[in-house]
Amino acid sequence: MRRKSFEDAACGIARSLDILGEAWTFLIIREALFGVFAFDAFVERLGIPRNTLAAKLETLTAHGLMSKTPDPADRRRAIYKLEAPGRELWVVLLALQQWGNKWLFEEEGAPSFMADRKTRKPVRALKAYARSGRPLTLEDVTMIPGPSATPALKALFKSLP
Amino acid sequence: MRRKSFEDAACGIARSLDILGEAWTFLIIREALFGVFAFDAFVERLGIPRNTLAAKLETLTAHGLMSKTPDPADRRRAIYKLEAPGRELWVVLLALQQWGNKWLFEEEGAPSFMADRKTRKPVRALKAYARSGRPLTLEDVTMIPGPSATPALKALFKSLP
DNA sequence: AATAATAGGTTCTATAATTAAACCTAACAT
DNA sequence: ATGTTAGGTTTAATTATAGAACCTATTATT
Repeated sequence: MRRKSFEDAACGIARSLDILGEAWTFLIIREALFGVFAFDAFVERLGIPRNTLAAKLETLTAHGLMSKTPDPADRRRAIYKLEAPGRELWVVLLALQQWGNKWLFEEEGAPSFMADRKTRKPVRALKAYARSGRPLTLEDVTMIPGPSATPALKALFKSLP
Repeated sequence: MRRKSFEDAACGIARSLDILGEAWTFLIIREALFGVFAFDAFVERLGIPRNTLAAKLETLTAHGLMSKTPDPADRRRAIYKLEAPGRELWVVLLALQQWGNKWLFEEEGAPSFMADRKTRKPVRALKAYARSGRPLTLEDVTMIPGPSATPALKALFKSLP
């Protein structure tokens, strides 16, 4: 059966995952962030099945994360490019990479890092800050309702510890 | 067919996604971060099928992101709790939420935010910094090989723009 | 001009995962 | 003793994924 849809979810996380909810999508964006733009390049670098790639690229363009334009120099080619929403996902990928590098490579050490292009030193571990500038840990954080919160959602948040 | 596995991938992002690669897993962790620990509570709050939940909880515990212990006060109950690797995913969820809240709620506004428990103001937008403290944009960042990078991977990074 | 090669897909079949609903069992409550 | 609850498992239908072969429009080669 089709996976349950989260596109109407009252939650930024859930809605994000409705678009990004499986592995390939993140990996496609990872490649695109670092310069891949051609269909076959995605296939070769990721080993993704062509039909799967076609489907993912279509939902990414449909949601505005990427654009698809024909290459003026070679009309066989399509140029897949990240748009602003897609590019801004780099922070999510950075967070994921830092987490994975920390927890998923025991003795071997991580194989790759995002790094400052100038100094070639790894990017600092992401940290969350309050508006005041105070660093926040998980324990300092709670969920609050936003403008479009339903009464049910507000009630839910009140029940949080 | 089973989705291609990324568990041996030479990439922190890919390995992360091998565990976290579909929507339910992130949502389960979201709930757990904010206090949910009982099987039926996950089912009710997420609307996730019971067998799917059982499967996801098993992989999460198998990978050490969560622990499962019987409730001493009621031995029917299992207590699912996040362990350190699972808890640290809150930064990833924060990044995802901030992205989704920004791009996926047009006029309506986002329904929920992570916020400072004290002031109830939203957490600051995550930002990446170089070791020096300089703020980094996507253009400032590149991929570099780590300790376990293969020669092929190093060659790949050299070809980056 | 004719032929081959390339880019970007689509189509086909198999296998596996997701779903919903019903069912099961041990432990607890009445 | 009987019923209820918690945490699952089982079953069946539907859908997505993988892998391979195929298609079409363009570009390159002879």
